[in-house]
Amino acid sequence: MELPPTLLGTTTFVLHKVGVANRRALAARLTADTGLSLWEFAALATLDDFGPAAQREVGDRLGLDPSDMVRLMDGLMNEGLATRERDPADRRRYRISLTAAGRETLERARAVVADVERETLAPLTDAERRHLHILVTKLFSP
Amino acid sequence: MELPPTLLGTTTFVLHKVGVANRRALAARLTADTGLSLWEFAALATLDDFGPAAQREVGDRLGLDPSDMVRLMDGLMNEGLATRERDPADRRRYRISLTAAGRETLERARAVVADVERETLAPLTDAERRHLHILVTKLFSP
DNA sequence: AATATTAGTGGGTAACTACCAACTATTGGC
DNA sequence: GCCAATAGTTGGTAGTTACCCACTAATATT
Repeated sequence: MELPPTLLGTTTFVLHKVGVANRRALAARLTADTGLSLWEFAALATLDDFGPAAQREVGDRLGLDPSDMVRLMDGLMNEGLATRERDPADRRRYRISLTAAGRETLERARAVVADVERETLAPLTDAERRHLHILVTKLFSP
Repeated sequence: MELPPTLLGTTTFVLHKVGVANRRALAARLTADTGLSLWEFAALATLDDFGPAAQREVGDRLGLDPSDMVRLMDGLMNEGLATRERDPADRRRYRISLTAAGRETLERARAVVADVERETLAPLTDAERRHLHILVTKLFSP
């Protein structure tokens, strides 16, 4: 029982299917092994890559609505992965920082991500994986 | 305002973003130019590629729930793109066939798809597009 | 003949994503 | 000092996707 050639021949179709399947696999393993959602992982990674930042800055970077950002950060706070202090220079803003636990959880999450990618990209050789990454990066315009 | 390197370095992340963006672009142009949804296009393509079939067969092929298939087919029927006749050999089944209008709409849709892919894959050379298609096809296990 | 299975239907839901409007507290521009 | 803009918050909605259950009509199994 095969899919129609018309769809298999459409790059967008196959690309989307693979993207969704891989993301789903990643999300499942991430929550199972670290308790993080994909967005939580993204937020932790943002804080680690760029250092402490205002809540809105993280949201803007990830393309997340401010209101959704609040709820996401609430989660990180009461799991003790990040702290929320008022920026003394501008008391409207927060200064969100990773805690030690946050950094440690992020490291475990990075390992899980690498692990899952090894699995989902298993049909490709190392050179092909690198090439795929370059190709999709060229297509990616945020 | 850039995305964190951790995410940009994750193939799954970029792949998913590109997949969703491309699919969204395709869906928008398809409905604008032909009135078809992506699933309707997929169903028409299935019928054209494999010939007349039972409703369930099309649904199985596309991985669509039978109940959703009914609603999708209802749409194709009352737009005159397909016909629904009982299979005389097994009167539980339908025999879904493309109408002339259905075939004609499908051809226009194929042109739109090719057109949109030219746009969304514009950052790649022809060789790169072919390679990308091969790579994602290797990753695609339905 | 009785029972199980299959094709198609109708109705409904749960999760997720992505929004939007309205509000408070604070700051910056004039 | 006054007004506009910004950071964060709360509450809510719309669309999509992917289901599930209960039902009928017809066929297959035994």
